[in-house]
Amino acid sequence: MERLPTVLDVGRVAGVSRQTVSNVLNSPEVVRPDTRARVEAAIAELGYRPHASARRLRTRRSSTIGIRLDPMANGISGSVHDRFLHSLTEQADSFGLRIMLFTALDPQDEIRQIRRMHEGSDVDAFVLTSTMFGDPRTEWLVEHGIPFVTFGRPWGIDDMNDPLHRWVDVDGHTGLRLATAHLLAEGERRIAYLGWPSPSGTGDDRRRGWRDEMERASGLSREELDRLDLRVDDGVAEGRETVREAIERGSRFDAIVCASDSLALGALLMVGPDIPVIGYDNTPVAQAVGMSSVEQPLDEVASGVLALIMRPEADVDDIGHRLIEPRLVIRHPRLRPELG
Amino acid sequence: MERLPTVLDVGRVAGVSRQTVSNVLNSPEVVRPDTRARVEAAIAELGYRPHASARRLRTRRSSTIGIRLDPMANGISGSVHDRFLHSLTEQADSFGLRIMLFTALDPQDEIRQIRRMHEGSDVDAFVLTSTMFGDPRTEWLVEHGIPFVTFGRPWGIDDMNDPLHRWVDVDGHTGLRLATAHLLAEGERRIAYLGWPSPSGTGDDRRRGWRDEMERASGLSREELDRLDLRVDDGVAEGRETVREAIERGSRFDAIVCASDSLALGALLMVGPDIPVIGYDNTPVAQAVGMSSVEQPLDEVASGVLALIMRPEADVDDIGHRLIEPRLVIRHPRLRPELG
DNA sequence: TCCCTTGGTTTGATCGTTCAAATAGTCGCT
DNA sequence: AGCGACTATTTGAACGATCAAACCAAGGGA
Repeated sequence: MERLPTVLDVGRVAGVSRQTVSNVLNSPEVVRPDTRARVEAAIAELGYRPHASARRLRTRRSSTIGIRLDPMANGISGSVHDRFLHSLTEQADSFGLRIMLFTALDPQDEIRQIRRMHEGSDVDAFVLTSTMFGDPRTEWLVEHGIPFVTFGRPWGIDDMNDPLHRWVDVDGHTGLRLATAHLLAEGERRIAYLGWPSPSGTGDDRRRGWRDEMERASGLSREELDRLDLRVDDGVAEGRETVREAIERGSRFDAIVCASDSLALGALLMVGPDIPVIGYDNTPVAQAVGMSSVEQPLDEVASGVLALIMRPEADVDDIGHRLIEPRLVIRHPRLRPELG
Repeated sequence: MERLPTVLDVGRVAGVSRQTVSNVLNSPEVVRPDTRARVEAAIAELGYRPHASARRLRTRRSSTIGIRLDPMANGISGSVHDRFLHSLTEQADSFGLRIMLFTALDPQDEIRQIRRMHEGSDVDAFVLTSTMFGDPRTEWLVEHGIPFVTFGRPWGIDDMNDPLHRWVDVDGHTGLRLATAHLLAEGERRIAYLGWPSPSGTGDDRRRGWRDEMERASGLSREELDRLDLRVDDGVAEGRETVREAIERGSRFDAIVCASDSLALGALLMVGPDIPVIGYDNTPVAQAVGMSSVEQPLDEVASGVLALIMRPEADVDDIGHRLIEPRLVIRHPRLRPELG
């Protein structure tokens, strides 16, 4: 393998110094147009590419962002993370950024990994997912002055507007409000909510979306709504069993909105295609079985994350977060076997 | 942010030169044990981490491998790629490697991206997935002497043993043989195969697994087997319709083995839980609906890929590929709604 | 004419590491 | 004692880029 050309080689061909070549690349406006053209021609001729590591060594920044691969890739909802990652990677390029992966066993381990990568100057910003109450990772990052953006808002009391914590999130409250309103408009009245036990930042937010819309427009009493409020940990089997128990307890409902596609699939397997079920995340599973779902616009989330990462620290005028509106995808399931 | 410690700082504390510190890190065996201990103490005391970019600049290698994120068009089966990526990332660490992502629109674009990353010395080896007949990517990589390993064997005639093309793959033939044999052992006889149209390297390999086992042990005639050999492009709806048409044509079968979980889910939605259906990939969907499936041991694939990447070029003794045995996961689906 | 500005370009130094060659220090052998 | 062989460690140089400061013309104003 022959030696790759350097700024020096390009300069030699264009008849300028190495620094001028560097300027053409990094601040073209300071170079006279005709010189610039000559240099660009030389770059094209030699097929020159700046050496990323050399640049990083000098500038002390890597233009690389780290993101942890979600460990629970095996669950249905893993696909949200994957699709987000895809959007992020796709768009990172246009911001001049690269994505580097890592894995971690738990939040403490994640902090250790982040520290390692940061100190090796491999990565200069991080994207965190799955934020939780009093997240130790964000505290640590703020404390150490390492830039980061989270997908998922901080769930502490005052944290939402903390300028040191930049975040992008999808408005789950609106998502469930939309789903519920759609069903009400279709004439359903007793709409159940199948979600996760409290406290759960994301989950409670989604529940409130359902509850607010129901209180506004369903005409059901608070007691009735309480009975339609089903709670269980995430999972297909869990969703199925919880709905079964509710039915056996004598609950009746016209439709179900859910905190996740896993729960929704469980519900759908239980009640069949005649009772509308709306999931959350619009995963491949929802597509596959033709189930309605609330879709998170992950492209928008990704571009929001990247924009916040690139934003200079000093820019205090702009708010440090983006709350993105989800969108309802309506489908008509045909789950019941149609044989014979 | 204060300046991070360098080899020089460590050397100062330990009372040795920078090179000795470097030696402790890279070839500890050349350093006298007591000196080594002193240096290691100093490293720990200062919390020193080598600066990755500086090292890369000097050594002219990045210890980073690039992998393209699959376009998410493939729906359900996308999770295979994701789980593979996860295993790869997890294990890369222990090989001292890092994973960098990129996306591309098509093989030509992928080559362009690879070229860019390689010339920037960002990445020094690539992992390719979804190999195809006469893959332009592998040809290009071989031609340019860029190290790579594919997940998926090369499908050309003589390519399987080409020492320049290192690969890891899962033995789909065995996978379908296992699935078919299991069903035969359970007493099923008329076992259909639902797969993709020929030519398809992976698909044809899997079909032969089914066919070989059926010819060996089912006692059915070739003509009967031909009628049980269903072919359609991947997809849930496609699988469902193909099975429906077969039934309407008068075909009868006791069980179905499939080339993918998407097809299998379609089949399952058509025939219901009383006819066994076995998918391929053991995706989250299969888990969710309780469908049997052939599982690819992605951890083994990942470690095989990494081992081959690390292997020095000269090592011609060892074969340049690994063929890994899949494993059958049996489940009992409960797809039919049990309401009422 | 002389000095000061301004825009464009070049030169010297540096980022943190490792390679290659040079330098001490030890030992054994004649 | 003197020499070569060997081991452990140090020194000089380089990897390829950018920062900061210096340089050089060309103009403009006094």
